[in-house]
Amino acid sequence: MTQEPPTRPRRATLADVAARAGVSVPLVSIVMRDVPGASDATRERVKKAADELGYRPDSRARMLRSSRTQLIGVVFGVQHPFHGDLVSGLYSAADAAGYELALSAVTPGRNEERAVASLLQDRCEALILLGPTLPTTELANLADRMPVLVVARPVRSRVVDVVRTDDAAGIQLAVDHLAELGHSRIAHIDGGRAPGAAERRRGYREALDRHGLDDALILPGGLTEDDGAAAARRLLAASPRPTAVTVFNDRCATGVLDVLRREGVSVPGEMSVVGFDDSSLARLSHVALTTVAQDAERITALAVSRVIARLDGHPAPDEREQVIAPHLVVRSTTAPPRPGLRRPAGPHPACDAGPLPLPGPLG
Amino acid sequence: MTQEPPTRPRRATLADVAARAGVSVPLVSIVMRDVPGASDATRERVKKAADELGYRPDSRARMLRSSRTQLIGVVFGVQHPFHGDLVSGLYSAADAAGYELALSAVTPGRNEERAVASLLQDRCEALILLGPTLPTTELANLADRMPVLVVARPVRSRVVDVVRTDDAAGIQLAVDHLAELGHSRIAHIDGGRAPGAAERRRGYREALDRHGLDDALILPGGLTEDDGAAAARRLLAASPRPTAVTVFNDRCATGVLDVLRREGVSVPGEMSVVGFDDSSLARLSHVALTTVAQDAERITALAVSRVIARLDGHPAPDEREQVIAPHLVVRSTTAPPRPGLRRPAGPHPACDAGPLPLPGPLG
DNA sequence: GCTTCGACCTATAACGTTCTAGGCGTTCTT
DNA sequence: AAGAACGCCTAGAACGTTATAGGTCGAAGC
Repeated sequence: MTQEPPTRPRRATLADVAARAGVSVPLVSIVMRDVPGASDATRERVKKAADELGYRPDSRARMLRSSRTQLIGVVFGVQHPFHGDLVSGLYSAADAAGYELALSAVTPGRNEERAVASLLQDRCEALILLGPTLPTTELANLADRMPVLVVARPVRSRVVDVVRTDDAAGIQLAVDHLAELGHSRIAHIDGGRAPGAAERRRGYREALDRHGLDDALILPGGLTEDDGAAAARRLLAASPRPTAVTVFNDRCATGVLDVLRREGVSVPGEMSVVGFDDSSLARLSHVALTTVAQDAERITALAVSRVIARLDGHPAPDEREQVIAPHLVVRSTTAPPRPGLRRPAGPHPACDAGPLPLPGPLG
Repeated sequence: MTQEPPTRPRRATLADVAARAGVSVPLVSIVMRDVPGASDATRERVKKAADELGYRPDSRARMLRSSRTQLIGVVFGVQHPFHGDLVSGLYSAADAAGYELALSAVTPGRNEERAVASLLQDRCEALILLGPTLPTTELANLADRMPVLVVARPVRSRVVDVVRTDDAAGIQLAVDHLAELGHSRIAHIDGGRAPGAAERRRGYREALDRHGLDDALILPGGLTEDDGAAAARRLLAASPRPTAVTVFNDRCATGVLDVLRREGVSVPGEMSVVGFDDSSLARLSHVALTTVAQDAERITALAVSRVIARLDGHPAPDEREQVIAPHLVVRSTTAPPRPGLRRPAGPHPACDAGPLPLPGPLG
C-alpha cells in the first residue's frame, strides 16, 4: 500500500537479532550457523527473533571474516546450450558439498578475461571454466593463484585440472553402432578447430581401422547448423555416396538432417546420421537423433569434487586430466543400410513442388 | 615449476601496498578509487607498488564498507536461449552505468526461490528477473525490500517495474505482413499459459478483425518444438486449410516447419509461417524463418536504467510498465499464397519412400 | 607575525560477520 | 574435596575496505 517508500528499512543484522533475543552477537552467529555452543532453548529463542526480523545473513561480511568463502567461480558461455546443462549439474554438485557458485558469463561483448577478472574480485576460492578459449599460459597463470579446472577442453599443462568427455571413444561408439548395423561407407563431418574436434577425428579414424574399413571420408564441418548444411551437400556429392555419417555435434547434425530431408534423401533409409552431445535438440521427438551423450552429471560432479579436493589441500592426483566415457543414445536416425532404396543423387522432384526457400535477406 | 605449492601466497591487501609504497592505507584506497586527495607523484608510486604486488581490490570488503554495493542481481533461465541475449545486453548496460551483475540461474534442480534467495544474501541493491514464474504476491514482497524489475512478463502490481515486448503488436505485425501478401486464412498456434501468450492471442484476434478476416483459428501450442509439431498436424487437418500461420515462438515454429516439410507441404508455397523471438534458430540459413524480433538491446538498456533510476530515488514514473515495440524480420518462410499448388492433405507418397522415423525410444 | 587557506596526508572508526580467549556454573574424576 | 572437564555464554579483536575527522606544512592575506 505504500505508494512510494520514502526510506527503505535497513536490513536486520546479527546485532538486531541479538538485541531482540537478549543475547550476545556471537551467540546469534553460533545459532545461525548451526554449530555447537548454544542450548536448545536459546536456539529456539534466537531463531524466533531472527524470523520476526526477517534476518538474512550477509554473505559478504561472512566471507570477509572467514578466510574460506566457500565460493567456486564458474565461467560459461551464455549462448552455448550444453553449458546450460553443465551449469545445472555444477549447481547441484556444489550445493551438495556446501559450496556456492559465482557465475560469470562470456557474451559477445564480454570476453573471458573480463569474466575471470570479475570472479577474482569476488574472492572465489577456485575457478571452473567451461570450454575456455584462453591460451594455456593464461590458464597456468591463474592456476598459480588458485585451483583451476577446465571442462570440455584438453589443456596441456601440469597445473590445470581437466575433466572432459572421452571424445574419441564417443565417436568410436557411433562407428561401432553403424558397423554393427552393416554400414561400410561411413563418413565423418568434423568440427574444425573446436575443442574436442581433433579427438573425434582421431576416434573416427581408429574405429574405421578397427573395423577394417579403409575408405575414411572426413568432411570439413563446424559447430553450427549452417556448417552442417554445407557439409551435407558435399556428403551427397561424394562418390560412392556413404550410407552413414557421424557428425561433430547435434547442432551440426541438425543442419545435415535438414538438407538430407530437403533433398529427398530418406533418413535413416538412405543415410544414417549420428550426432554428439545429446542436446535437447536431439531429444525432440521429431528429430529423434541418434547421438553420443556426454554425461553432464558425472562431469560436473567430478569437476566439483576435484576442485574441492584441491582446496582441501589433497595432493595432486597422478592424472590431472579425467576423461569421462560417453554413451550412445540410439534413436531414429540410424538403421541398417538399404541399398535397394538408393536413388540417383540430386533433389527428389516431387518433394520440390514448392520453391525451395531462398537464403534469407538477413541471413 | 612448483610441483605442489605447499602454501598459496596470501592475496595482497591495501595494507601490503601501503607498506611497500610507504604511505597510509586510506591513501592507497584514495589512489585506487581515483578520487581526489593525492598528489600525482604519490599516485604514481602507489600504483607501481600495487602493480608489483598484483593487488586486486576485494569487492566483498568494499561492498561491506560502502553502503552501496553497485550490484544488480539477475535471475535467468539457463535453458532459455533468449535469456542469453538478455543477459548479454544487461551486462553491457550495467557496465556502462558502473554497476556489476550478480547472476543466479534457474535450472531444473534450482527453482526461482532459491535463485532469488542467493542474490539476497549477496546484498544486491536491485533485482532483475527474466520471465519469472513467481506469483505476483511474492514479487510484491520482494519489491518491499528493493527495486524489482520483471522482464518479458506482464505483472499486475503497482510495486514491480516491468519491461517487456509489445506482444500484441508483434503478432499484429506478422498478421499485417501476411495479409499484405494476400493471405486470408491465417491461423495462430499459441503458447498456452506461457508469459506473453495471452497478449499474442489477443493481438492475433485484433489484427484479424482489423483486416476484416473473421475466421480466426487458434490452435493449442506451447513453447517447444514438440508442441509445434503436434499443432502442425492439427493445422493440416483443419478445413479449409489455412495458408498461413503465426506461431508463439521460434522453437515452436521450428517444430511446425519440420512437420510441414515432412508431410510434403511446401513452405512458403503452400503455407507461410511466422515465428516470434528472432532467436538464433530463426537466423539459420536453412531455416530462414520470418519472425518477430524482440529488441533485446533496448529492453535490457531500459531495464537497467529504470532500476538505477529507482536506486537513485527518482520518483516512480506514471507507468511502471514499459512496452517495447518489436519489429518484423522477413526471411524465407512467408510468400503470397499459391492456391494452384494445393494438394490433397496427407503425407506425400514420394517423400516417404524411406520409413518415417519412429518416435525415439528415449523420447 | 598571526591567521586563513588549500593541498596532501594520516589516524580512527566503522561495515556485519566469525574467531579466539576466556568466564562462569555444574558435573565428573580420583 | 580439590581439580579437571564440560556446557553455555560473552567480550574483544579481526577480516579488508571506505568514510570522517583531523593534522601538517607551505603559501597567501592583512
